[in-house]
Amino acid sequence: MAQTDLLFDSPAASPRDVVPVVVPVALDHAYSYRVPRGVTVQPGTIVQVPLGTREVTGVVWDDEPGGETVGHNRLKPIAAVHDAPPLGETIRRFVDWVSRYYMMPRGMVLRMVLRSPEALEPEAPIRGVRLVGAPPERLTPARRRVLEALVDGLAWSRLGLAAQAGVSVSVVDGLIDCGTLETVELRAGRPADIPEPDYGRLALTDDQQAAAEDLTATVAEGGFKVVLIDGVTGSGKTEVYFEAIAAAVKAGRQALVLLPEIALTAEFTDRFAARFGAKPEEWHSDVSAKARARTWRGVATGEVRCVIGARSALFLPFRDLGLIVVDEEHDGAYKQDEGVVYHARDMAVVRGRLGGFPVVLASATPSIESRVNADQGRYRRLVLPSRVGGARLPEISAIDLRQKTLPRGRAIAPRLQTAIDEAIGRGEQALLFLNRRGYAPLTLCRSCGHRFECPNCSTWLVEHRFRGVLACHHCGHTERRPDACPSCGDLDSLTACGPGVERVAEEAAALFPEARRLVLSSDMPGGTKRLKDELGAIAKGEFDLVIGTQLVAKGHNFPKMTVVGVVDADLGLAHGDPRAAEKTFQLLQQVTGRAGRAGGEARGFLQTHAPDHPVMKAIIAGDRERFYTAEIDERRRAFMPPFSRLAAVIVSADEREPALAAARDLAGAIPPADAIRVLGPAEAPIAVMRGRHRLRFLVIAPRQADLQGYLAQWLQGRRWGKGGIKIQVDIDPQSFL
DNA sequence: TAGATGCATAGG
DNA sequence: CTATGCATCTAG
Repeated sequence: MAQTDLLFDSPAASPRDVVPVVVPVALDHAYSYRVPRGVTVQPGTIVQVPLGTREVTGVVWDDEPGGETVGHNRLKPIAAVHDAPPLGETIRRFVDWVSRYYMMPRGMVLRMVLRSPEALEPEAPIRGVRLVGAPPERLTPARRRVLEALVDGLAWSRLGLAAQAGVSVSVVDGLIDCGTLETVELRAGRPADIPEPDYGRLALTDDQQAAAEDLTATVAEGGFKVVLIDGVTGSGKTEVYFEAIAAAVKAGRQALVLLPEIALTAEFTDRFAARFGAKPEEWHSDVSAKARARTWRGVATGEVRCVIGARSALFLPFRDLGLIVVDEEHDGAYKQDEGVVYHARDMAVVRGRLGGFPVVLASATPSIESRVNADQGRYRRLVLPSRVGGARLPEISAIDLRQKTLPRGRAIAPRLQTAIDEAIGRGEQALLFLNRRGYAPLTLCRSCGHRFECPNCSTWLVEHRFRGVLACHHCGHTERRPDACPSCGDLDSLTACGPGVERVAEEAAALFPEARRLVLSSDMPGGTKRLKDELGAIAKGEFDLVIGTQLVAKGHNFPKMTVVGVVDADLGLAHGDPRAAEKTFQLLQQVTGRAGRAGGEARGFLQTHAPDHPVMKAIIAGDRERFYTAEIDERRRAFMPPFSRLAAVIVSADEREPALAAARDLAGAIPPADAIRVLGPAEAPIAVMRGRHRLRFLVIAPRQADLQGYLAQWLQGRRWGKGGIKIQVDIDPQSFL
């Protein structure tokens, strides 16, 4: 017996008898499984393996040096091999890379790749019918029509046949029971549409043409490279990167386009179809499981050529990906901050590097970090400085609220009112933008000064007059708005302070009673369907005045819109967010960019208390370069070493965390730290404002939500918690530069 | 991560 | 005695 064992253990035995398999649970290391006789697997093969009491889908991984093994008597065999293409080398290295970078167990990252379990099952065939037997004894008119439809001798799907004959499916089923028809299995699903690179090629402007040629050359050449398309709103970036997609398709490779929001996919799909004569496959949480499974399979076999998707599409197992486009690359929605945290824009670049293909980042307002990467020569920057079709960028002016304060309770300045009136008078559209949902951000009692606060968070409750509630925009808590003050009991003493979009709508109704008005806010009922309809109605000119929040800033062309008024341009600047200036710049640029897309005189108004703020000055002067230069400079001063003082490094407490070693290295590398404490696996820098001093923290914590709490507690213990310390958190240090 | 296990508490 | 909740452990 011992002899046999020895023989079995000897290195002479085939190395493929035991393979490492990564399983989709929170484990970092691959587990070893025995390969049954007659079964062959290779790295990437998708298998079913027993794990504890259950069975899970795993992937055969690559042998790794020093990989732990286990006594062969404890080895379990692979239970089944899936009939799916193996995961390629690139995506396996990508999983490894993401898991190390974000300190997430490798199994958890793999789980994102395997998130369409249905994709591994063969798609259920469609039941079709064919004429085989004699006509039934009772030949009703309905049955006759069915038989007439079948004279071509072909097989039909049950539903298709019923529709063709104008009868219900039960008539068809009845004929099956009679033996007149026989069921046959039809191949399920339609084959994926193949985009044609030259289908609907558009005439490009000189700027677009130059950028497009640069891009197509880059794609045709292959190899990793990052290109930043930096084009003003309305400059036709999409048409330019369509040419990159065409080049990838021509080269026989696959292309992926990432969008920050699924609300934008419908419009994109239409434009794509007009350009390529075929729709791309969609990948996001609103796509049905069946459609997702089909896309997953098609992408793995290479049958699907183009995918448009949300950040999770980055983890699809493309067979031969040749291009990723990240549209609106500056958008914060590319950050995933629950579960496995990652930044899809950054990981797109990583996937391109691992796969050896180009990545295109596109934006009218590039993020600071992408712009710096371009300046430093790491990315190639293509600039589109002007709008297509001779349209001019809107003329922006400030309405200085310090000089002429508005009457109490008013939010729309007379100048803005006049501009809107004039636009409507000319048959054009106007937009009033306020990035604040609800009626009023604060409700207080005039008698006793009581303020309504959220019981869970330390934030004020926002009045939503339309719904009659007070809501916390942080945690979602809602309560009915009472008539009397809960503190002093006074009746009708509660006042709404500050404007929200509902209140601006109320004022607009008074100022422009004749105008056809539409209010758009993300908390309005009706969902994406209604939103899509309403955006379409605006584009068709069915409204004169749109009053909206963030929603109206993105995508969608409103050709008749010529006036945009920003009710409170300073709004985003007040927060302690290190990116406040950048985000405000991006938002104001996008919103004012809604105006004048189709030519004509267009104007934008910023109501502000800080017309001299660098952000306002850059927007008003239409000088993007000025903003980027100033902000990069400021960012360097604020966030690049040397810091005034590193107050602490907080790291993970659990000895078993794989993050520990990395955390220790980090802590050791950045002296002098006051304290070390270990919390968990995701890394984030924290800036703490203490008076005028910014103290810099490096924190390792499970997730962003935990950081504030941990740190606040820790600061209390250090007697620093008093005196209104502001804590700023950002989840992704790499994004800081 | 998910399921199994062990222990404490609540309820009939 | 069972039901339920919570913390802890473990998987090849």
